[in-house]
Amino acid sequence: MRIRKSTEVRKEEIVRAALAIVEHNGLDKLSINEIAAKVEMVPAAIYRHFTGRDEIVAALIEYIDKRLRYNLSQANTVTGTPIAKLKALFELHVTLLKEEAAIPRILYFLLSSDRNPELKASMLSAVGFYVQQVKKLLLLGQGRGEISPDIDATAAAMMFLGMVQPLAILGQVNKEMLDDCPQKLWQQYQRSIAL
Amino acid sequence: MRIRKSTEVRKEEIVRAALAIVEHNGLDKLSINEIAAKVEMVPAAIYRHFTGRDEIVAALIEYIDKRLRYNLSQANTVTGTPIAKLKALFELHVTLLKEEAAIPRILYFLLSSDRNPELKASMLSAVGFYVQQVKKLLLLGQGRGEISPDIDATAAAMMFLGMVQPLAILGQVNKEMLDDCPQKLWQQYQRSIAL
DNA sequence: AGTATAAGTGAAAGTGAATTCACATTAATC
DNA sequence: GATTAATGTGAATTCACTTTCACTTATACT
Repeated sequence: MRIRKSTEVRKEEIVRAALAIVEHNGLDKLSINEIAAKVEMVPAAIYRHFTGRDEIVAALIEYIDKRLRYNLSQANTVTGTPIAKLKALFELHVTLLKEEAAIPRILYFLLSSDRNPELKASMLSAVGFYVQQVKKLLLLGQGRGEISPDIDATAAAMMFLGMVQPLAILGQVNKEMLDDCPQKLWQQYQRSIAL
Repeated sequence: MRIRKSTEVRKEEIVRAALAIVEHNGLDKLSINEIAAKVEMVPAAIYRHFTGRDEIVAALIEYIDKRLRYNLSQANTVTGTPIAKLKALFELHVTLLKEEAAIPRILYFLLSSDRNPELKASMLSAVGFYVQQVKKLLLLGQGRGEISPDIDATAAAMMFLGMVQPLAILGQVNKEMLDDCPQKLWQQYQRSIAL
């Protein structure tokens, strides 16, 4: 037994370790053993801070939710039209995916599985909230006559989400794709909602 | 031991059973035991037809690839502009996702995991091929002056893929979303590539 | 009909991972 | 400085799988 840290510190360490492991191996290979190794504890010690594996995954979801909400709030502080805010949000999102590659993996895994319906539901709810906020921005833009009234805000909000997903997928093959594509995608998205 | 069937028949049965299980429980809960139960065999009997679990997953990937390529060929037989072909492909894709809900689950799971890099690679390659073909159609449309030369064909092809993914995700919550949204999404996509 | 081969079975071994628990030790509190 | 609550440890347990193997038996072929 070397060092001893408070549960708050350990919880953060464990979450960070889990994110790193998921980034490299995927959520299905996220094991208590690996986490323990990474934070230099014995597996049993993890249970002093979390009741079990699922609670760790729940913490990961909460982390994602926090980051998404933070981006939303940042984008909203941007001065300018709703379109400018959307663009800022898009850029923040791309940055987030780049620096936290574990996020899409967690998202995809949870949505492709029914092992734990509660975890899946809370992940879906986080995504749902994000899409709703995007939709609000779009409606605002339509109200101000900056976005075509012909488009359906719900569909456009989903498309906003869809725009970044292929990046996460195919970005696994070409890393440089993550530098080049985003601007082009945004240009095209803007065309699709323009007057 | 009741009935006895040829390996060709069993292989199909096993793949179908696996698809059904994945649709309900996700790929991570796809076990030899469950498959065996569904095809009314003892788990060990599965190994007469597949060398192991991974070979079954490989068969699932091949099945997905087959369906995607079939859709591509169908869309190409449509008479009319490249845009008409793309629209046909989009509709075929939506139909496919509706009747084979296991597909996005398999896709997402494999792309979010590194458990078996070979399986992941072959899934990525199937998706990559699909996107390439979409890109070809887009370039064709640009060549004929039916699609804006300003857009980037690669980005537009990725966006085509992205357009349907949120459907697969959020369609899990609202089933009726799968009826309503597709047309709206297509309208918007068409705007984004229009002259 | 007789035989070879493919398909099915039951039991058992092997694996990897989550979790529990009795015990040890550190850090904070009085 | 003694007490206690929180944190860390090693060993053992449990569990759900996958996979192997020696064996049966149905089916196709001659």
